[in-house]
Amino acid sequence: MKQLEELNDSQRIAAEHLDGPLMVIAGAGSGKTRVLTYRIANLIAKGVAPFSILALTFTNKAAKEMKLRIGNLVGEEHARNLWMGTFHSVFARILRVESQRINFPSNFTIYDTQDSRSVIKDVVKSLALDDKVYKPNTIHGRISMAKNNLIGPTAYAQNSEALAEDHQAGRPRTGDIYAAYQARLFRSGAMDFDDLLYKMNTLLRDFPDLLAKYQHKFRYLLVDEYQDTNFSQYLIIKQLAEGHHNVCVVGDDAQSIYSFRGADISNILNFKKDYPESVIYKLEQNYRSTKVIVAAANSVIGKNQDQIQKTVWTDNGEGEKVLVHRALTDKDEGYFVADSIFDVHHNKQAAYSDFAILYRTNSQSRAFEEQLRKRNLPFRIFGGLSFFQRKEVKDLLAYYRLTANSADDESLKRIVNYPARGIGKTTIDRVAAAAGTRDISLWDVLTDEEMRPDGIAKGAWGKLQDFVSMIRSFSASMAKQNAFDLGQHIAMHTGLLGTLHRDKTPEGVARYENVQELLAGIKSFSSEPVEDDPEAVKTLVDYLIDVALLTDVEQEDDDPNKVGLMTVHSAKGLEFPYVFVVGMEEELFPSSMANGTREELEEERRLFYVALTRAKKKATLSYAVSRFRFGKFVQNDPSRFIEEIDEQYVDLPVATSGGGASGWGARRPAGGERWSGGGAKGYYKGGGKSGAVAGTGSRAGAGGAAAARKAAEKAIGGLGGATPKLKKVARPAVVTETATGEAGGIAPGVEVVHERFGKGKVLKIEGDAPHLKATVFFPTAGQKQLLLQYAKLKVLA
DNA sequence: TGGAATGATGTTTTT
DNA sequence: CATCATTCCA
Repeated sequence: MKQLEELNDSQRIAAEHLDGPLMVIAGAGSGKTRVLTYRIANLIAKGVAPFSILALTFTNKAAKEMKLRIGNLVGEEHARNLWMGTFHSVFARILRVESQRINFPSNFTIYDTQDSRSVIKDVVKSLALDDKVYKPNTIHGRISMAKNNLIGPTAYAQNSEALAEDHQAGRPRTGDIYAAYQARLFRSGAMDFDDLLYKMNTLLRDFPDLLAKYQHKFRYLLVDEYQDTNFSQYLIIKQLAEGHHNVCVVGDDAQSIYSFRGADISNILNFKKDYPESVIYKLEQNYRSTKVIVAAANSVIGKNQDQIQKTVWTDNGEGEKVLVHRALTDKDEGYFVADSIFDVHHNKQAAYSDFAILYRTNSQSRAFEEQLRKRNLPFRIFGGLSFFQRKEVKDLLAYYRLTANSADDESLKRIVNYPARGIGKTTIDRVAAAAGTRDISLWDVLTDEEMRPDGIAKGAWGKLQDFVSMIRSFSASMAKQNAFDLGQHIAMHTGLLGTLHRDKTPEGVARYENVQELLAGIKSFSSEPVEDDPEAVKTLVDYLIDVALLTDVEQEDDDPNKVGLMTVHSAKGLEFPYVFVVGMEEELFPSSMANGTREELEEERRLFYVALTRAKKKATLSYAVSRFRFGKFVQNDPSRFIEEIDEQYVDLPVATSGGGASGWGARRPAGGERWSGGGAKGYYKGGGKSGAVAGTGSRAGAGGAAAARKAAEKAIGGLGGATPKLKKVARPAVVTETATGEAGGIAPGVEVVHERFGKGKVLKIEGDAPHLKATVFFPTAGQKQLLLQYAKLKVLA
């Protein structure tokens, strides 16, 4: 294939490798996607049938783009037949075909995290356990970890390590919950995300003919981001590759950032052991970033102990130093970033899409949204509360899911009384109880008069029957009607659309629009032709298969020229000329959840490495001295990662001193100890901060701090001056009362503006310092009682 | 039964 | 501060 000439030597050698196991260790920006793309194209050019190539990527979007590029190289008609997608989507597709083997319907429902938690919660309740002890979140994490390591409920009950851990944690019945949870999923014809991988393993383990079939089918395997595979994924690959050993994995240990979901670096480290005959190539030349960015990133990642030795270098220009900006508050940080983007956009003719704002946690996006909006800079938030997780969207999808799979209890419970049809909680509880004792689905109870639980009155039962026949009428046309026609019909016929339309509050209008957007999405889905059969109709079932594993990042946007806002995690694999890594503070990045052990800290460091290496031209880091978080102002030191960058590549902010009562100023508390001794975890010490109340229990801080605090309290009318709640936290938060002045002028007779209710007049103020309550009259919304603590009231001049 | 009001609780990252 | 769950009232 002559296009191989477009590659550099090491890229080309890797791409030309045909048979036998191959591992490519690819530094950031070294063109690993290119290698994958060209290698696949080359295989096809050499006569390998596209349908015998399986390529697993990290996101569906990556797969889509790669397919497109391969299509450009060897023709779209070939690329189309490739097996390409995420582990989850590819194996979900196979599971749909083979599901009878494990007694699942082919249209099984895929439960998302919310669904899973809800089931767990229910199970915990039915086992008469305390959900304060058995928190759905925690339990789900345990179950997920077990599944990722292919430990089923039975094995779990015999796993001494797991049992010991659960016992230690005071949750000895975790295994029982796991077993009951699986039983419930089975009963509902549902699989959770982890099941998609787990059950694929089950198929390959229990059905030799299937193993042989897929080993034979997939003659060439390619895995992108191999460093982020977990055991479950690893084993699928290993088994499929058994016969022919034509497996090519690509990855970068320095970018392994998913250990929280079971990713195991040892998969990449042990590749040579699994395939002794394997060839390993390293791609070390970076084509993406400036010399400064590459060097800065290298200096940071060098602090990690666990890594495969490699030297990433670049021929690109020197570039600007990494700029570090110190903002006073998160709001200022937002202002700074928006301002910088505005500036560069105008002065350097950069497109909006040339900018990305990367943060550690989704909740940080808000400050940037606001500031970007103010400057009229178009932006798009990736991830976060995904479109598909919105209540109204999930509601409509629940109707679709139930229509497709009537055993889906979660969906049934969700919508049986939405919109309201007079079916109350008591009624549903009784139905659920009856289903539980017989181990059948709720639907099975509803569709059998014999099953009618005692205590359900004729009236309620009648309403349930109406519901059943409505769903049945939908199901009847599911197989033949196209997705949009039926989808629209359901949205209207159930009354869901009407209910939302009647709600004229801003939120209600937004919800209505979201549902319309969902329908629009279904419409465009319906209008695409079915791959091999242009005559066939795209049904709602087809849509559901697609939509369950779609993420926000993958949703197309009508106008791609927008500033991107996303977490560092979701930025993996992407690149932007200008990157802002924000919230560079201790406790946030590195996260307070993850600096207990060296391993965890190293993962945070790799995450930072990923963030930095997204930048092509310029990287800017910013931190806020004080951040509004959790309803309070919290103060943290600049992230240690800033210091870890070799200083010759950084442009640090000028250290100003002074700065009001609090005396922030020093960029960092003078040298000193970051960690107090003591426990294994080590608690962070407040360092030299005055004006801050450090620690959970401390009442007033010492000396000057007390005075400063008093002054601050006075300035804000005593608001927020409450003694911090005594609450057990792993690491004491540092709380600062800043004088926002917002409460100052609020008094009876004053005109104020509320975010939601608009303009209003304060009638009276009552209550004590922390819980001041204002009675305000709003012409538009009537008289309201508002807690000044929470309500954002602005005084009208 | 439905809805509003009040209270508890929670925040890492994602398929 | 936001979301959720529970509670309380019509």
